[in-house]
Amino acid sequence: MTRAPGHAIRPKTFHAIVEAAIRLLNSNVDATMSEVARAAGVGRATLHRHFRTKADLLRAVGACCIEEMNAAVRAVDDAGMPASDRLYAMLRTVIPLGDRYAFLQFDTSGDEILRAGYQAQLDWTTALVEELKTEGAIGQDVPTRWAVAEIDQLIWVAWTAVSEWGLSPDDTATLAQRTLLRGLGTFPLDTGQSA
Amino acid sequence: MTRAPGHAIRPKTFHAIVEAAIRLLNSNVDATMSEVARAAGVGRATLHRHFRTKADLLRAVGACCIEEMNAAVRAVDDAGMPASDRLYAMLRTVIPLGDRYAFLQFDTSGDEILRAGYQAQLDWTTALVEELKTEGAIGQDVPTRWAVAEIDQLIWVAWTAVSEWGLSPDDTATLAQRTLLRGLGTFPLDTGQSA
DNA sequence: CAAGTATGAGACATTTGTGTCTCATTTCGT
DNA sequence: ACGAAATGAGACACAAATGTCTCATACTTG
Repeated sequence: MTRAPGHAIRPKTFHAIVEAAIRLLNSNVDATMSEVARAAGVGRATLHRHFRTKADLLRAVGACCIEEMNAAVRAVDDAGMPASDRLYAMLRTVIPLGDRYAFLQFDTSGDEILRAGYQAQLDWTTALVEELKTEGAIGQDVPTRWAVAEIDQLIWVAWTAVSEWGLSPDDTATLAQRTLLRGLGTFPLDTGQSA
Repeated sequence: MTRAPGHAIRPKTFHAIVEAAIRLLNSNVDATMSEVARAAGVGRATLHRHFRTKADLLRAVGACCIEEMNAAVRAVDDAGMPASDRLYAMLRTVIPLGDRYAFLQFDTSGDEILRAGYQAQLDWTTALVEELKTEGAIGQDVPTRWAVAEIDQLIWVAWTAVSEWGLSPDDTATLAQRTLLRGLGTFPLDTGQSA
């Protein structure tokens, strides 16, 4: 990214910086370069040596996180599965990762690379929604963008449920999927048990 | 709030500052005091005279907005109505107001007054959810907090739909209510018209 | 109209974060 | 172990934002 010629970075240093930045950014989006350096146990000069500006650091860390997240989804995704199962698999995978990636929500840099990574997520979700529509799990009358946006938001709600309310990732993913596809209402068809 | 003794504020000045702050904060959460003053057509000294610190300004503006929002909901709320109608009324009212109040989403001040105002909203929504549960519109098995959080988030999704995608507030509120209570899925009971 | 007072303009000190640079020290590869 | 190179510590310049203050001007009220 911003490699000075004659200044390679040691993997250990790089890792320490990125991990510290992620940890710090999730507790305070406005973390300073000094704070990141201190948290990484690294000199401020070293930090600036490898990420010349703060924008460079945020871009690198953000891109790294988005890529991780996309990779995690790809790892559990199987185009052969029913779309509703793919939805569940994605939710189950992504929800517990919120602790690590929550700061991405507040990115206002407008950086092109982050934008592209986020767009890749949206594209994936869009394709999934289209498939859910084909399967009849989502109504044809629902605007695809609407469904995509709701899925996106619900991930954060679910993450809150896990991290702050102590719900299990399994239960939460199930609840999220149910909420998305069938809403919060009772199920009149199931057994007639509901009022 | 931060009235110096012997320095009353002219209503026009106060109004100009608050409106400029709202407008500016919605396009950039990190707007500076100078920018607010300039946008308000007011001297920087005057701004500081009435809101000594930036925190004072944000608190005042935020509290003002939350109060406006709560008042708008109260104005269309009728405890005698069915809860699902009250939900719709709230959504229909709040969604178009997003342009004005979106910046509140990004408040990280942790201010007590804002916290209290936001809590009041949550309390209102919580009571509504309880009622929806009683009516059977929301399943007893759904955690109330979950429902409240989803309603909260969906308002922002809906606001995006109106402001960026050009959906009508009526359609969007209907879509939001349907999404909440019955999900994005097709309606097997309705008429069989859906695929 | 006249007095009182809110306002505008701008200077000022302070603080905080950023980014650069140097040099001694430590670490790593050969 | 030796030499190259990455690192740490700290000084430095710089920019931007905050908050204070003064004084002349414009407005409002009685």
